[in-house]
Amino acid sequence: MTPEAYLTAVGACPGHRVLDRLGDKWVSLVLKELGEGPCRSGELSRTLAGVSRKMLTQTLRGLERDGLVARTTTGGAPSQVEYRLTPLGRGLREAMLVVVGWAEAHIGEVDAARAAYDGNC
Amino acid sequence: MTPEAYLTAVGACPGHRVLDRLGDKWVSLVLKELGEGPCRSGELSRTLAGVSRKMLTQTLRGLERDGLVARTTTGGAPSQVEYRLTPLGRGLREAMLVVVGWAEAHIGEVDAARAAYDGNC
DNA sequence: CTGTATCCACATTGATACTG
DNA sequence: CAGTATCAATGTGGATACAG
Repeated sequence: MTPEAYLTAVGACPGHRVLDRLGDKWVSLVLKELGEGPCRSGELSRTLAGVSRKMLTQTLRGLERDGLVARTTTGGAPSQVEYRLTPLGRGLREAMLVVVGWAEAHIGEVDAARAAYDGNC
Repeated sequence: MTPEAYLTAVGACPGHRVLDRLGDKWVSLVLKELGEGPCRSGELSRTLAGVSRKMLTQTLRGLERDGLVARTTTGGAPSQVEYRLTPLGRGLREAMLVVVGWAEAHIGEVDAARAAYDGNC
């Protein structure tokens, strides 16, 4: 298929676009953290153990661009920046929590199925 | 961070694991298609315009392994294979539809925010 | 403290050709 | 028809060093 056709078929579907973003490595974790209250950049770095500064900034920029997260800088040196969810972001978080809830309730069945599948090799 | 620490913090979280899978390029589309009824492999190829045979098989294998999709072969030549959602898969599909619903309702706001952000460059 | 730029290793994906 | 194997291109994420 041509790249254009692919973009039309998949890239334009709202559901797919949003699921794709939620699947990004750090998006769900940022949403979870910010859901519990505004947070400074440094705090996020520490809480989301393992995220590099680059990816954290990149993730936050993407969410900010999509209107899901708001950024407030308390100018000065050393600079201070705070992130928090917008109403839109809180809405996405709620939807995400439905999936997370399903996951926590059924991950055992998934793992069992996986073990069974791998066993009957 | 060490790879192990990363795996512990992120890879083990049920919510993250499931969101990660839903973010896979073709998973959501397969779930959507199979949600409307069992389907042959060839039908899926045609409906999910743009998927390569390799990725389709790979996606279906993954879902099958997780107990979300069941595979039935009506042996013979030419061989026939049918895929359908398991009860577990239907449950995940329901959870996914919540996110998809949010996406369809709010994608306009996201696009507006994005346009505004890009405008104020 | 926060954010950016560069480089690099790795995973993901798709084209192609081939086997039951 | 269904699935597999291989190779090449691309994208993604992270380490590091640097700038405001």
